[in-house]
Order: sequence, then structure tokens, then C-alpha cells
Amino acid sequence: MNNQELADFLLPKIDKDLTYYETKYPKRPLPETAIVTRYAPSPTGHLHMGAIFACFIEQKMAHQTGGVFFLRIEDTDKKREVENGITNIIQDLNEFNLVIDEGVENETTEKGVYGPYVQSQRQEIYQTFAKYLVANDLAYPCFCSAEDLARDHEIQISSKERQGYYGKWARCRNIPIETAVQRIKNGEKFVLRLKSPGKYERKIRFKDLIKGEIEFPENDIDIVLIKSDGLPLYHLAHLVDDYLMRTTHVIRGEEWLSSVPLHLQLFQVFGFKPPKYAHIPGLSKEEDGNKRKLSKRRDPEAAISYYHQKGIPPEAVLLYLATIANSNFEDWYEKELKEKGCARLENFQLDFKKIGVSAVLFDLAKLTNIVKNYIGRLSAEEVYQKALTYAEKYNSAFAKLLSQDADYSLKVLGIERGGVKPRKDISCFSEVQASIWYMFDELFYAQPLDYQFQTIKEQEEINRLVNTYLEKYFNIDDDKNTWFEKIKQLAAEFGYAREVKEYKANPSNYKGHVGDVSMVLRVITTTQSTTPDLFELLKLLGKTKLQERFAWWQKKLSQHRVSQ
RNA sequence: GGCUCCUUCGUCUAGCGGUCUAGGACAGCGGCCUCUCACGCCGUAAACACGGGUUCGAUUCCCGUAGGAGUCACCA
Repeated sequence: MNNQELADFLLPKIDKDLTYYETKYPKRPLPETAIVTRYAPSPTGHLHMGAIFACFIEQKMAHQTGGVFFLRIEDTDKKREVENGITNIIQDLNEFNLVIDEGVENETTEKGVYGPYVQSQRQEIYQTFAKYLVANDLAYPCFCSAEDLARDHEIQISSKERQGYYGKWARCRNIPIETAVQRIKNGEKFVLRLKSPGKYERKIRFKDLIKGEIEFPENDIDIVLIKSDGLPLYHLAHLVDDYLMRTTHVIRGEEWLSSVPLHLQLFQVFGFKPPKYAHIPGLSKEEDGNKRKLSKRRDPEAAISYYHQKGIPPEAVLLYLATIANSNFEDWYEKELKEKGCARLENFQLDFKKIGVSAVLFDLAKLTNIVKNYIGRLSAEEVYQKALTYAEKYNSAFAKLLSQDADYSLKVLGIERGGVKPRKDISCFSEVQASIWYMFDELFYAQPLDYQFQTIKEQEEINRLVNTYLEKYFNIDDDKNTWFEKIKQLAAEFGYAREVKEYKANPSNYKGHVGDVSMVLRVITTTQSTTPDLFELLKLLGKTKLQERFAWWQKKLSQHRVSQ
């Protein structure tokens, strides 16, 4: 029996050849410079930040060159699969606006002519390629059990030999065809292994688009191509899919770097031109003074759900990812904003050469800064919409408040927004309620009695100040200057300095200064000693509410005394 | 352990033999502005892992050492 006959015996149902598929999936009609990339996750749960990072770069590279970005599902390991795995992935991608041009759209549908894009549906194709290898004496059936392999592995470790299925350890490599056939006929399970033509002593050089020139020993390990369940392992699937789907650039995490020699060998064995490889640095986390890979299980910030729950806008996360991808992005972004008034990520040219080579610490502090700036630039309408969407999901009571008088809410969120120096104090939408609650009576009157008065604390003095303000000075139509002028007048009337500087120059001449007076109004209005611009708050709330709140405070205070 | 990659302020980095008394951003600290906070502005502290070479001259090139990361599955 020759190799061709062995191939027919092993895979009798496979009747197509390589040419069939090469014809079915022709080269893409794209310009030379167009980059075709893919994101190829396993459906094992939700994505994590590292995946979004990779995906962002893949999509960006494809789109900025007029290429194609597609999604392939690598579900060849049925053990690890999770229910709704595909849905989870699509959801996460959508949330980050990482739209695909081609590939899997949901659990049941896909678009594009290079499919199927779900690996478990491509079994016949993989087997065709494997059969070709068997027929050409480049693959063989292996009967080693897990125990056999584990034992060899132990021996290799204890004798300090290189680990793997190669050389003398590749015990099934030279089993005569007839023997192999007989064992299969006897019902023995087998896998198909590559008969690696590589020599460990020889070096292979290749150029990674990010890491640069790298030299490796050639691969001489007879890796498993097809598992005993008939499905391929990643390596074969990578070769077949990225060849037939005409991927030009394989962009993936750096954990794949060390399998490049194997992948190159696979392409060489078939005589195919390999894609270009770009291995992106991993996202890491500091722990006990060391860096380690950001872990979905151990680090909450690695999970997409973390951002969702906190209300951190995905657009801003993308801006952060762009700055860690290309450190010049930040400067570019600022410059665009300054020159054009707006900056769009789509207009930035991401550069492989500027992507760092080693793992990057995922810095939540930096992210927060980017988010604050991002939200700070949003219009009141946008903030309102996003805050509402967030609240509808996580805080329905607050969502109700926000929407019951949308116009009012909009004004509250619009305080000190817009203009050249906007507030930048919202770092996530879960914070919104905590920063504006006192603008809503429903929340204001539900708070415990906790007024944060500062310099002026005496009730009598407070009463006099507020009453005088309400009677003599309050006018809803005043502009900011007039308003503040009146506050100064009020201060002077009661023996407080009109200017802080005056007070500081001669503290003994005054009971305090204008700031102390406005602090009283601020605290009566909001209970808080730190708030956005008091003028804006008062204007929004109006005289009646200020009166009501003042009366409430007095009432509470007297109750408080009685109960003591 | 083998293989591979990496090593500039706390973090992300600029630097590609003299321009470096090493630049920026975030975080920190101090100040100014100011009715509080935020914003803004100004300032400050803070790094070339170590040891050898090469060179007139090394952050930059080479070699070691140390440290870190990744990988060595019928997982991707």
C-alpha cells in the first residue's frame, strides 16, 4: 500500500482536492495595499480587554487600507464551548463598534463568500488538506495514548531533554503503512500528525511586522493535525482558513509568536505563500512588583462587563487602546481637536512599526483621564442620552427621574458644559447620580440631615443671611455678574469682606468673606460644600425651591434638637 | 529547564553615535486663577537594569550578567 492508498483508507469520504477549494475561494479582488485581517476567537465566553485590543488593531488596519475585516469562529474544541458563545462575542464587538465586514453575524447566519466561517462546519475542508499531506508522505496516523505522551513528557523533563513529539520520541512516525492500517482495522483510535521536514539545528528567519526580525530553530515537532474526533487543531485550521479566506495579515496576540516556525512550515509544506504576521503585545497587570498577563478571571477590569457596569463609554476605551497601540495617537488627537474642532479615530493612521514590542500595563488611571476628557467634550444632549441609557439598565429609579423632565435634566447636565474649559468631572456614568442628586427634590428630601457648613455655622447667622438674600437680592433673571455683585453686597451688609483678598489682607476687619457667604447658600441649596457653579444651580432651581429647602433645613434642625 | 522576545521617570513612551544638564502624557506634589469643586495655567520631583567592549564620543552598536514576559497539549 502506498501513501495515496493510505490517504484513501484513512479519509475515504474525502473526494475533493486542494484545487477545488482554491478555485472556489479565489484571490480577493483588492488592491495590493489592502489588508485582509480576521478576528478568530473561540466561543468560550465573553471577550476580554486583550481581545478588544487585538480586534481594534485588526479592524483598524483593514479599514484604513480599504481591506476586509472578518470574523471567524474557532470552535474545534467542543469541550470548552459555552452556550451562546457566538452571541456573547458579537455583542461585545458591537458594544465597541468593532463592526465586521464579513463572517459570522450571529449563531446562525454569516455573510461573505469565503465561508463557512465557523470551523466546525469546515471539517471536510480540513480533512481534504490533511489527506493531501498523507498522500504526499507528510502526515501519518499516530496511536499514542494520552498516557504514552504524558510518560514521554515526564522522561523528557527529568532527563532535561527538549519536550515534544519529535525524533526518537515520534514513535508512530515510522510505523509501516500495513501495520497502521491493521491497527485501525482493529478499532484503534488515532490522530493525524505532521511528518515535520524540519531540522532543529537549522534556523529560520522571518520578519514580524511588530517585533521585527526574529530567528528560530526550525520546527521538528510532529504536531497533531487532526484530532481523533476528526476536527483539526488550531495550526492546521489556521493554515487552511487563512489561506482559503485569503487573509493577508495575521494579527494576533504575542502568545502565538513561538508557533510561527510551525505555521511557516505548514505553508511551506503546501507550497503556499504565507501571510504576514504581526504579534501584538499583551495587556498586563502589576502584582507584587511583577507584571503578569491581564486575566479575565482575576482582574475585573479585564472583563467587558466591568466597563458596562460602571458606565465607561466604549468609545473612550477605544481611545485609550489607540494610545497604547501607537503612542503618537494622543498628540495627533489633541492636534486634530485644536485644528479641526473634532478628532475621529477613523482618520488616524495606525502604524505597525509604532506598536510596542513588550507587554503593556493596563493603566486604569490613564483610562480615567481619557474618559473624563471624552465625556467633558460631549454635549449636554449626548451626556443625557448616555446617562439615561446607563440608568435604564442599572438604576431605573434614577432613569425615571432623568426622563420625567428631560428638559430640566438636560439643563442640569449642561452646567459648565461646552465652551473651551468644560467640566471634566464625570469619569463614568454610574457616577452621574452622585454628582447631581441634589438637583432633584425626590432625592434631595430623601437624604439624611447632613449639611456640610464651613466657616459660618451658627443657625442665627445663617437664617439672617439666607432670609436677607431671599428678600432683598434674589432675582432669577440676573446674569452671573449681577448675581455675584449682589452676593458681595449681601456679604458687605453683614460684615463680610466683598473680596477674599481684602479679607486676607485684614482678617480682623471682617467676620469672613464673600466666599463664606456663598458657601452658606451653597450648603442650604445642596447640602454640599463642593458643587458646580452656584449661580447656575440657583438659576435652575429657582427661588421657590431655595425657600422650600431652607424651610426644610430649619424644620429638620429643630426636630433634631428636640430629639436630642 | 529548552526556545524566543523584552529592559529609558511609578505608568505609557520619545530617542534610532555627538542635538540628552534625556522630551511628552497620565498619576504625585507645590503654586496661580477662583464664591467651593472641577477646568485652565505655571512649576516641581522622577528614568537610560548591571558589567564589559567598539568608538574621539555611547541611552543609542556588540557581548555577557541579572531581571521580566511568552511558549513548549488530541486548548485556542
